[in-house]
Amino acid sequence: MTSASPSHPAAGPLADLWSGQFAPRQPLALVVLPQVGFALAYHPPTSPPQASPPGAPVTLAVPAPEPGEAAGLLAETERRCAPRWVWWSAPTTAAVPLAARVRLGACWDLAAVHRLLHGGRRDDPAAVWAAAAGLPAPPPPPRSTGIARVAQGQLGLWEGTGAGGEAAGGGGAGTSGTFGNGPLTADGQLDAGWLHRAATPGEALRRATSLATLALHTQDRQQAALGSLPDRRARPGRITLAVLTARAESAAELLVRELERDGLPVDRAVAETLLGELIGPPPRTGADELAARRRRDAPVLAHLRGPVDLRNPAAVRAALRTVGIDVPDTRSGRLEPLRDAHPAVAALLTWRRTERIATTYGHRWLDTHVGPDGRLRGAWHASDGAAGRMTAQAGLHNLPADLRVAVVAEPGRVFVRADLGQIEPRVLAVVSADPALAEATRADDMYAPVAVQLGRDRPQAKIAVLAAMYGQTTGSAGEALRRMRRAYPTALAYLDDADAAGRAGRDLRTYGGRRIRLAPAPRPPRGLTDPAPPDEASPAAGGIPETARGRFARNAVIQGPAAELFKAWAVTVRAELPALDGEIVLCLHDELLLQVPAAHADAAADLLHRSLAATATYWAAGSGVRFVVEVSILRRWSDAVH
DNA sequence: TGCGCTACGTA
DNA sequence: CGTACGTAGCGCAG
Repeated sequence: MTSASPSHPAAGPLADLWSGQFAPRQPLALVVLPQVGFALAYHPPTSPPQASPPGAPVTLAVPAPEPGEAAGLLAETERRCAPRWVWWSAPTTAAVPLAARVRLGACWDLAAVHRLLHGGRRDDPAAVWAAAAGLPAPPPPPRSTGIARVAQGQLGLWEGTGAGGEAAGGGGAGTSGTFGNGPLTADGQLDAGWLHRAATPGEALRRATSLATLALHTQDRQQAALGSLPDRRARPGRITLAVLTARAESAAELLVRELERDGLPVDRAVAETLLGELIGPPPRTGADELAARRRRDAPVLAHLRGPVDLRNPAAVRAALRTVGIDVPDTRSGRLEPLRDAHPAVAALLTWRRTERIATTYGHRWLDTHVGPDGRLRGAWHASDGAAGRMTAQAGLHNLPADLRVAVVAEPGRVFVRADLGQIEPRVLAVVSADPALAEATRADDMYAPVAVQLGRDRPQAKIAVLAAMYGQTTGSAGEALRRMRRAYPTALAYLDDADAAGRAGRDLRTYGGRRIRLAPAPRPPRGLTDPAPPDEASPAAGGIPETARGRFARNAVIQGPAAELFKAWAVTVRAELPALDGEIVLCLHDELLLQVPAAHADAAADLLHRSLAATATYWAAGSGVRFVVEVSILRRWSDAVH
């Protein structure tokens, strides 16, 4: 970094912000209009700080038609002000800095925080604003596709409807105390198409300042709502966990955009060799494809009579019956014990393994998802499903162990892998505040003290803990579970409460404040012209039996907070990695994979330990619960001992 | 073409 | 033991 940055020709509107007393991590709302510029809004500084209620937000309109120029100005603002960037959604707003590899440190993602607060999937700006303002949910945006949907729904693009000749003018500081004639309609709802209807770039930029102001107000309201959620850790002056979770979830949105951009290092040559050994060379033609299929099928068919479609489970079951193997279904778990009963079984099990590679993780997968730069890329969700876990496509989260030899660190670099140990029972100890279970977490292997407490061996103790957390139905752990209940009554009561809520269809909140929808979604009133409402019913609320909903809820209050802790840890690591020239290349529920220069491997390992300690200090404050992480330095992912 | 089912990969 | 998710092929309905 050079200390004397060149003065940007377009920095005029930003001069006051850059030179003023902008407190680090103070909210700074941002709306980006690609090829036009960006708009900012922030609360004016008060002197002395917090002496009076904040005045009307200050807004800035910054023309920057060149993408590099916008990114440069944002980078400089990041450097000088270190704000907490507030935006409607990361995919649209952060695209410009991400493309320019400008790293923004802290953010508040209104869409992500909205999903945290309210559950469900919908997070378009109109819905986010309505919830923050206490208004009824607006009609869903039209289910159009592509650019139009993004432009209308996410405020991220302005395509221009005029002749386009006018230069984006009108920069400069100003104040805007009202949204009158702005983005809000008469009933107070956000009109998502308002920005899009601007006639000129200058007008679009002016409208963007109103949307930035609205974003700032929305952030205020979200933060207030989160701050009022119950927090056992609360102390005067301590930020509540829900607010901290909102920050971490926001940063996680940025993290996954970086994961999408940068991908996971894969050695294509290693992968191709491996696939060649397992399934043969890449098929060039349809005939090739067919021949390869026949070649894979032949060893199994040799043990069976007549033509059998191995890809049809019913046909496989029938064929097995003719050789004396009678099974209710043909899953591998069912067939495994019968491996030696007939050679066809072993052949079929081997075929299944290979077939999985051939169909899902074969040459086509490699071509589709691994780029010329040797990076495996897929789409990520920072917070998905019932519990708010990260999810990833393109096989990033379910890569068969056989293929991990192809995940190789790039020249001069190494992987540093970190795995949280027994995260779910440790999380249970925190969220339930069970003192006896917290005591058990002092051990590296917490099942050992639990076994002592239950008077059972370790394997039985482990099954008892898992049975309690996930609601075992086929009761083989009966006695151990009864002892669990006696030894850890607080933890069990917490789980039983969640179970009951699930059965009754009552919504829950995770320890970090995420709303878990269990109640059947109310059907919004449908206007004549409205399209059909999207399916907002929670997966747990449908026609699923009560017992299953109980298990679902039991699991969600553990898996959810575990995901929250994991992400809080991950974004802490992310924040410090630039100093080591490192990057996070994979997040896998309780595992982080970093790639760093070999010379910084030990420092990265240390960072992983320190970050977990720092995160647990606030996350598990007062619980006495200990978290453990195993860290190893690897050349390839498969070197990990598992 | 879309959807449920079966199956299997990961945590 | 259970939960979560993503992917693919098949069979069926439209």
